[in-house]
Amino acid sequence: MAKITHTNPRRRITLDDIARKAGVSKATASRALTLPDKLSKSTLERVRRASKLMGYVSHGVARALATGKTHTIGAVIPTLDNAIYAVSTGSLERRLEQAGYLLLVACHEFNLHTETKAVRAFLGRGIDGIVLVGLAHAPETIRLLDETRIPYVLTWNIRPGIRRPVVGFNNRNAGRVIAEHLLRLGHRRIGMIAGITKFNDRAADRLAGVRQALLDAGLRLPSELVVEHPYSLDGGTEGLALLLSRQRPPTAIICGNDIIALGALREAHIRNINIPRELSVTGFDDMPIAELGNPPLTTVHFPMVEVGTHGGTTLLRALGETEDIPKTELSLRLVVRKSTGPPPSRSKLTR
Amino acid sequence: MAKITHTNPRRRITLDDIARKAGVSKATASRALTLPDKLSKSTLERVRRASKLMGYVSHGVARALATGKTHTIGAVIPTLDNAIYAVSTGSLERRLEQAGYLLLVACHEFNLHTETKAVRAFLGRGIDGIVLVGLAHAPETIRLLDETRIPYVLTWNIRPGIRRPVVGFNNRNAGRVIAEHLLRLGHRRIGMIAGITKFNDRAADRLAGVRQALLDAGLRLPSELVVEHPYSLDGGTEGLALLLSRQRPPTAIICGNDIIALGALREAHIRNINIPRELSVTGFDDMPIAELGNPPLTTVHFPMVEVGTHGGTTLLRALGETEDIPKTELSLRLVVRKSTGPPPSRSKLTR
DNA sequence: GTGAAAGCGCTAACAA
DNA sequence: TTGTTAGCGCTTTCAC
Repeated sequence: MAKITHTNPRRRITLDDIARKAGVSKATASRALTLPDKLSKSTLERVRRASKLMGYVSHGVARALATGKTHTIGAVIPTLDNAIYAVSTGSLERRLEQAGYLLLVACHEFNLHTETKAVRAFLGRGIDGIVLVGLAHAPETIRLLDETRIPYVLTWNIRPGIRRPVVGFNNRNAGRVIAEHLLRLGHRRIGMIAGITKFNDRAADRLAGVRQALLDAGLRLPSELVVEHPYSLDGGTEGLALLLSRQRPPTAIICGNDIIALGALREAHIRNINIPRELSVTGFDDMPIAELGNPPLTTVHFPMVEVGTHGGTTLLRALGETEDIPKTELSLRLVVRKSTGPPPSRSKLTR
Repeated sequence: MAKITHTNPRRRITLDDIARKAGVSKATASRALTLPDKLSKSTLERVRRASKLMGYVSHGVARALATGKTHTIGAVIPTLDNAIYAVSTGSLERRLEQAGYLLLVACHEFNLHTETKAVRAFLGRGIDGIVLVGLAHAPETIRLLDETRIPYVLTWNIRPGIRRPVVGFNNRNAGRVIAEHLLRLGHRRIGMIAGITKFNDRAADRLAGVRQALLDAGLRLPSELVVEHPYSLDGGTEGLALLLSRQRPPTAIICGNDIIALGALREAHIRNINIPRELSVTGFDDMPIAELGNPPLTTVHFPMVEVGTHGGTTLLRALGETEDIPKTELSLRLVVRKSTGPPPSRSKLTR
């Protein structure tokens, strides 16, 4: 009689299976995978062989339920459409995967309510830690963070006196540094194409820093010389057009980031405005793409903490994963780009 | 005697808790959250109230263990440093979160072995579906996909006859279209700055398409006119330098993507080469940043399936989440950028 | 319509 | 060093 071979219905291989195969208890099989040193060489070897033979993969969900740890970190970022967040999220991912953690990503698209929802979803999913962007969050978000006592880190901005785990740089100071640079070049009428500051404390702080620097110099940042635009080429284009349409246009324009600056440079080119002879333009960030600026923008170094892992190292430390964390990663540099500055000129800007 | 109020050690609120509070069984409480229609209005209301009152959040891990579904999708992409992958991952995330799914992201940095590792990690974590980039994968990866029968989708490339779930466009045809465009303009000596084709079937197919178009026209793509460089400005810069250093340089250069094209344009500008009079340059993709090209590139529409959700819709359908999937999302357009073409000229390129 | 009880696959005391 | 025994918090038959 011919034997009928059924393709067995691909049942999941469990610890019980390999335990049985290896002739040990389930507990021992479990230990073989998590605490190998606690086992005798021979049993360890037997379990390993069985597990390899049967193609066993540990059931992470079950393990998570038993241990309370998912080895998963959640990051809620504004958007992946902005290269700066994409790149920093990538660096975070690299750091985490090194340490055996997986990264959940959610984007709130500059909506604080969406951010709260994402945090809640993460929490429900039992993540071990959470990364947020910026200092300003919905009260509900903060409450969730505090009540659940989940390890977390706020990124991309710091302010003196902040009592929470933060990583990044002081956007306010950075804004100030740029403004002071322009003042030193002799500019007295300075404008700014800021990012949208609503729900974005980084953008707001950069603006605040610029404003403060001018005040400290006995000058003002008049409201007609401040516009807020999205971080896009068109944002820069439209921003420049607006500022140049003022009665008394500025002699220097501080842009909220490099993309805006590139858009502004493009528009200036179209309008036949010579940069930097007739107008100074500064960028922000260190996007490689900024090299396309014409003329190229000059740079100033500005210290930034842990941009290389985007908070990953801080988080891992909080999770007790200290041993394999190289300390050297803890400090890197952000570059603030600026156009070489000319003294301000009367100019044909008002045309 | 004064009562001493202990801050209770923040034990997790479980279903048992709200069941007790609502005076029902755990099973009923569970139903209230997942099958509300199966309950009487009054009990449903009671459970809901209790759960709100105690601030209950369902334990996703436990639910996942019980149901076998995590409501999590894993995406393994090459890198978040390339804007094109960042943006498509963002669109995937948006689509998934709409449907109540979370997105795990891993980057393999163009290493097929790393990709396999990531897939395995995802599988262990019990993800419900998986998104990969490209058609070419390690045999081990394919085996995992097939053996576990996990719903998956391959993105960013399609080829006729492929029997797997794919989403994207035909890179080979796209390459051909570009080459034919240049041939039509009269070019006979065409070069290419391709992306790194190792582990990247999209880059390889674009190159293959160009090669085929030339062959079909009775021409060749000589090996000295093909260079492979990373998708970066410098890649374009160096690529152009190399191609122009050939004995007989090309009259047109096809770039593997927009960033390379921008780098090439920048280098051409520095070398005082007039584009497109002396040299044609074409890009690929539709990066907004490509607007910075000087001269601006013209565009040709090329059909791409589901770029708007990057496979998310396909995956959700496989997962049975059909009801809320708008069919209109299923087809969008990719734009292939090309420089306006001049007839080829003798030129000063050989200088 | 609701409850009791049996798991999902794993880890972690506690014993031996 | 290894095994036994309880769970982790939820869903899901199967009775009632």
